Formats: sequence, structure tokens, C-alpha cells
Amino acid sequence: MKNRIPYNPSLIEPKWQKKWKDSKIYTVDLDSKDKKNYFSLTMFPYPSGDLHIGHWYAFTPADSYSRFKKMKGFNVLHTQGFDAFGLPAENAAISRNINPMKWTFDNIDNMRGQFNLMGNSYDWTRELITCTPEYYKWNQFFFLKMYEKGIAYRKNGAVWWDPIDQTTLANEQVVEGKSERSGADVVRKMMPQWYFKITDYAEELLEMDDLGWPEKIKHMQRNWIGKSLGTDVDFKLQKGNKIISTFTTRVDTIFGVTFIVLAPEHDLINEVTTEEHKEKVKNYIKNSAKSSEIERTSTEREKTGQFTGGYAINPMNNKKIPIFIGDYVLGTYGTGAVMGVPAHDQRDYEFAKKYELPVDVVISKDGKITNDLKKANESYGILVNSQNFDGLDSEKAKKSITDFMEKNRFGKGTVTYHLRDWLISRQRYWGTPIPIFYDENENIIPVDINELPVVLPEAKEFMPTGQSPLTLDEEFLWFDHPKYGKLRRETDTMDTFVDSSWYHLRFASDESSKVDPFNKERLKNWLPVHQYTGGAEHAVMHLLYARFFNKVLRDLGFVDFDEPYQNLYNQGVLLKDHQKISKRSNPLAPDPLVKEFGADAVRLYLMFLGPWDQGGDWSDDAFNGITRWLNRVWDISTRDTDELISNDENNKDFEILINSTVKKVSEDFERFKFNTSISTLMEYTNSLSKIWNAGCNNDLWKESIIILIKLLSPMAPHITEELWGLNGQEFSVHNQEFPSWDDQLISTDTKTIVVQVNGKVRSQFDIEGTKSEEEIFEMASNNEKVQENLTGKEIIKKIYVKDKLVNFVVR
RNA sequence: GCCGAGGUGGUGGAAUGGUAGACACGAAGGACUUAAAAUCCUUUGCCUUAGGGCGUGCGAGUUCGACUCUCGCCCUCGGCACCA
Repeated sequence: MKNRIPYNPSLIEPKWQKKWKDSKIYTVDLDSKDKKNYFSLTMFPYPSGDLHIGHWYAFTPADSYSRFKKMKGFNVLHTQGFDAFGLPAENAAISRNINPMKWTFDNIDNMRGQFNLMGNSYDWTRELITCTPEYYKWNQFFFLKMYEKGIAYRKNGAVWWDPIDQTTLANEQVVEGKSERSGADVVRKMMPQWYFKITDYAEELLEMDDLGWPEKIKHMQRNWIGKSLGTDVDFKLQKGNKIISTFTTRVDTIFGVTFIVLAPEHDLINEVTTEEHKEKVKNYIKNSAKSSEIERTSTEREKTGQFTGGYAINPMNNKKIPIFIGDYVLGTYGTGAVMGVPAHDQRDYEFAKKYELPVDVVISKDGKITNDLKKANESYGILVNSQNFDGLDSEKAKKSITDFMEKNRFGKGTVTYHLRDWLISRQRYWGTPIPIFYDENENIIPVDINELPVVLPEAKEFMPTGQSPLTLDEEFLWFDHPKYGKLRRETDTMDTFVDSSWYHLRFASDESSKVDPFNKERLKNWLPVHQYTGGAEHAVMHLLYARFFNKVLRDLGFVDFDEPYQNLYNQGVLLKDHQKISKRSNPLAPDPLVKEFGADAVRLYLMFLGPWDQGGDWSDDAFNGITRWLNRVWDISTRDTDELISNDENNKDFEILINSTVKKVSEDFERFKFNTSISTLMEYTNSLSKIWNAGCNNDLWKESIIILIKLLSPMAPHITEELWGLNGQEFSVHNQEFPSWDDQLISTDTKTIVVQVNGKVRSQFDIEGTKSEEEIFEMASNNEKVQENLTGKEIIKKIYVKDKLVNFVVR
């Protein structure tokens, strides 16, 4: 017996990591044409300084999938980088007086080492760090191109303000009235800010039919964009000739309007308010500004308002209707004014009851009028009390009334979106400087594209004051322009979501170019990203922004495809012992686990936990199962075949086992079902143990081991590389072709037929070769167990599923 | 409130119209050991009068046959929410 080496991951893992690096096996030739290209990308991390288990859960299955694709014959680009701008660096600077650049780069160095422990297949020569001028220069470049086209613009308006982080936020970054990042209750502020005109692309962003994305994400994006078809109806003021435009999706209820409500921010409030109501209206506006946005948008809250003293005229019937202001109407949606139809809108109903306004029913289920409403009837029906539109159903009435209004020029069909333009200004330091100057009259003067990058200067003061820290840097702030003289620089920086909106393009493009952001030829060969993976929390932020950016870059002529990510897969959330993983209460750090059990075991266990998209529940106990199995894999793959008892009787079954295992593992990989591909491999090794004990053909055994190593190699790269060598194979297993299977070798001559009586399993038997249906019924009914259940009963139906099952239906 | 995903042994999960519980954990028993650990073997859904009966959140339905399809309800998680 040979002296066998035990499995020692802490010895072999660093060895192979070094060898892979030295031999550059993961460096991709972007211009190679001999294979089909496959770009496998996973959302890059923020360099927090620690690669935690959640990162492993996101990255290792994606790495395994990329390795699988490589073995399947693709030229795979799998890259990694760091989303390196953002507040934590700045907060570290504030609390610990560390330079944000140094903090970030120290963290990156540390994380690279942690990434290395994973045994990844990233092409690190293509690493990106977004806080470097070589990278963010292109943010500025795109910004200026977008400014030229009017897609980037500056506007003074109401914005969301995060009082903890002391900066404005985009709509998408406000969740339930709180800052998505800091959790602070956001407030409204009026300030001039820079925006990207994402609303111009609202309609195109809704087109997602061809995207291989989870329906859930598409759904969330559609909801966020929030398209709704309706009608703008113009109400003339009773006094003067100004017009209040209201947006409604239910223009069929126009004859039921009994009041109008304006948002407290509405432009015409001063116009409509009469002298005697001025004071009350002013107070109402003041109070509603005081109440937080959460209070204002709570559905539970009682509706409040204030009569303005003014009246408007319903253009359809010339009725005089009172104008209120009320903060249940949002200034940011539609026209900021609504027509109140209490009979057919629950919110308007509540408002009407409170202020004792009439409730006029104009829609009825059966054409008859019922007046004792307990709540609004919001369903469609037949129009009543609606002059010559009486009798029409809601659907038709909407169209006819809108047509009528368009003809008479007091209304028109419109489309409204929930989506707002993307506010990108941030009053913080650690981000891309917005490349803009202002002259003394606040005129905007864009930085010359040839002068890019506008380098973010080293700052001394980071305290968030509501003004960008760059304001304090006099040297940065003032610029002597050859043409315009003394100019003030924009001191706000860009939202970091700008950085991640196009990074995938940069991974595949020529990073050496100083003139163009991308190498078009390479983009053509590598994009869109074939497979993107990451968390669902980015559904309406990163994933929407990146789609928008792609369309803008297409219209600017930089890319010639419509979507950035062809296929998307969302991993679930990893728990530990049914709880959220947190550093304090139930920590789960990968580094010590790797030290003790090896990266392969951690990788495998993360994939074995359950289906990747549904998340998983880590338990230290269950983790033992994987380390035990890896030891068995090691044991079985290092046996001395001289000790194998030769036996050719089970050759056929052995071949079936090998082929069906290859098939199942391959198919599971394609579907991201890593958990079942591992359990299939476990069954395979269990069978191999039994086969060894029974004795088998020596060549088949050797083949079965080579196949085991190959099948396992994408998921457990280190142990398989070692076993590959120990089995006399040339470096590297990761450059091998993934095994293929022969369907012919899987189908057996022997089939097991299950016999049911009334759908209950009573027996089973084996058949050889092909048998006729008659023969099968014959064999089935002769079975002793089946007989017991058939005697004294009448067979009324016989079901036969070929090679599988017989069912006797008896009475 | 609306939309989406899900609910299967003691636990993680498998099976997407055809033998429910693969695989793994845990547990029990055994082998090896002075002993323990490790490893290996056996058993392991529940009830049981030992012949069976019951069983995939609950209740109906479709079907020869339902974890799987349909309808209603309950619960958990995620998203959206005064969007006119």
C-alpha cells in the first residue's frame, strides 16, 4: 500500500493561488477570435476594507459559473473592481482623521488579499477603481457630452435632503421617507441642483420583454417608472383668465367634480386665494411644510386642506367649484392639482366629508342612480348625470370626453410617469467633481473636454455642513479662465451611482486610450454583459441608472446596443441560524473558516445551502458535511488502482452512472442550481465507494475519477487542481474541457414499472427491452400484491405511462 | 391596501403532472479504540391492532393520478404605497 498524503487545504490552496497568478491562466486576450466570448460580471463591491461572507455568497457561485463557462469552451471575461467613491471614506476621514484616498486604497489592498483567498478566476489585469482620475475623468466626459445634448441640466427646485449625511438625494435613494443610506428622515429643500434627464427615456426603459432578467426586477422597474395614461383637464378660474390644469386617469367622472385641490407648492395659490383667506392659506402651507414627508404621505393620516376663497369653472358643465389647497396632493406628480370627485375616489370622498362638500354620483353599475354612498365607488360603470355622455361605459366615455376636450381645447390626453429626473449633485467631498464653472452672474460655463479630468483636490476639511467641502478650497474654487476671466467652480460632486452606470463597458475596453472612453471594436465583441449577477436591492437604482446610461451612450454614439446586461440573476440573502448576519450578534467571517477548513469547503457550502436565488441559512453543524465530503473526495481520488479488484460485470451500470452524473451536473450549472449539482456529485462519490468495494474495470475507474475532478473543479478550484496533478495530469484542470455525456449511454434496458391501484402504489417490477402495453398490463395484474387489491373489484380503466407506471382504476 | 416570491420531516433542502422527503445536518444503535476524536456500517416523516392507515399551510376543485394545475382563505418574507 502506498503512503497517502492527507487532504490539507491550508497547504495546497496558497500553492495553487500563486501558480495561477504566475502562469496568468485567468488573463483574457480581449481580441482573441478563436472562441465565443462570454462576459460574466458580478456587481463590484464598495471597498469597506473587509470582504465578508455576504460577498463570498455573491461572488463564489458567480466565479464557479464563470469557470464552468470557460470549460464549456467560451472565452470568459470575469472581472472585479471597486466602487470606490462614497461616504464611508469621508466619514473615516472625519472620525479618524485619515485621508480618504489612503483609507480607500488600504482597504482595497486588504480586500484584494481576501479575494485571493477565495480562489477566484478574475482577470485582475482589468481591475477598475472608480476613485482614480483615469476612471472618473470619463464621468466628467460623459457629463459634458450630456450637457451639450441637454440631458444633464441644472434646475432650482424642491429636492430631498438627508440631514445626517448633509446632502441631497435622488428619488430612488429615498425609501419610505428615509435616506436609503443613512436611514435619516429626509426633508424637502429648495436648491439648484444638477439632474440627468432620465424621464426622456421613461418609455424606452419600460421595454424589457427581451431581457433575461427576473420578472420581479422588471416588475419593480415598471412600477417605479409608473406610467399612467390620463387626461389633463383645464379649469378656468372664475376671476381672471388663468387656468388650473389637473391630471386625471378618470376623466369619465368629470361631471362629478365638486371641488379642486392644489398641492401646497402649487404656483397659482396666490392667484386664487382671496384676501380674507390669505392668512389661513399661509398658515396651512407653513404647517404642512413642518410635518415630515412620512406624515404627509401616510395613507392613515386624515386628509386636511384649506379653502382658498377662489372658484374655478368646470369646462364641461360650467359649474362653479371651490378651490382648496391640501397636502394629500403632491406637487411633484402630474400637474400638482387634482379635480375632486368624491363619489368615485376614496381620497376625495374623505376630503369632501370633512369639508362638507357635495358628493355627486356620475358612474353607476346598472345605469340607475344611488345616492347613499358609504365610501367612494371607484369601479368602472355606466355614466349617469353626465349630459350627452350618459349611458356610455367608463372606458368609452374616457375616450369620447378626452376627444371632446381636445376639440374644444380645454384638455388633452396625456401620459404621466412616476419616474423623476435623476438628481446627481451631492454636497460631499469624496466623489467625481462636476466639471462646470460659473461666472459672477451664475451663468454656466462647461469645462473644456480637453482639460479633463478635473482632479479632486486633497481636502483638509470634510465636515458635512450642507455645503460641499470643496467650497473651502480656495485654490480649487477659483479659476482664471483665458476667455471668461475669473470663474467659480462647481463644488458639488456626482452621485456615486454614476460611477457604476458604465463600469462594465470599461472592463472590456481599452483602458490606455486618452481620447476615447472605449475601444468600440472590443465593446462590439464583449457586450452587452452576457450574465450579470448581484443583489435585488439595486432594482430601481443601479440597474435602472445603468440602463439609462446605456441608452444615452448609444444616442451619443459610444455604444451600438440598447441594453447593458442581457441576463441578470439575483442571489438571495444569506442568514445564519435564521437570523441576519451581524458582526456583533452572530458573526460569520470567512477568513477564519478558510484558515481552518479551506476556501473550497466554504465555497461549496455556500453553494450547497439551497437555491442561490432564494438565499440560504448557514449553520456551522451542517458545514461539517461539506468538509467530510471533501475528505471523501480526496480519499477516493487518491486510491492506488493496483489495489482495485478487477471486475467487468458492472461496466454498463458504471457507464450509466458516469454519463447521467455529467448530464445532471451540467444542466444544473446552466440553471444556477449549484445545490443540486453538489448533491449529485455526493451521490456520485457514494456510488464510487460501493463500486470500489465491489470491484470494477480499472480504466473505467480511472476515467470516473478524472470526470469527478473536472465536474467539481469550477466549484472547488484548489482541491481539484491538486487531485488533477496527483492523478498524473498536466496543469491545469481549469483549462480542460467540461465533460460531455452520451444520452445513449444513459438509457437502460431495464426499466422499473410502478403499479398503482386507484392511484396508490401497490407494487413494482422490472422489464427488459420493449414490451407491448398488453404485456405490461398482464405482468402488472399477475403481481401478487396487485391481485390482493384487484380481487372482487371491477377494473374500469387502465392507464399506462410508457416505461414508468401502470394504474388500475377499480370500483 | 396593492404587487411579487414562498409555506414539504427535528433542521437546510430535493422532486414542476407519475414511487413525496434525493443529498446533507442532527439523533439513535453498532464497529474500531485503553479512552476520546476522526472514520466506517445500520436505522431515522407520523400513527399503528404490524395488515396497513395518514402525510407537502388550510378548504374546495380539475385529473386515472396533484408538493406540482385552478379557485377561495391563512401565514412568512420582499417591494410599492394619498401617483389623482
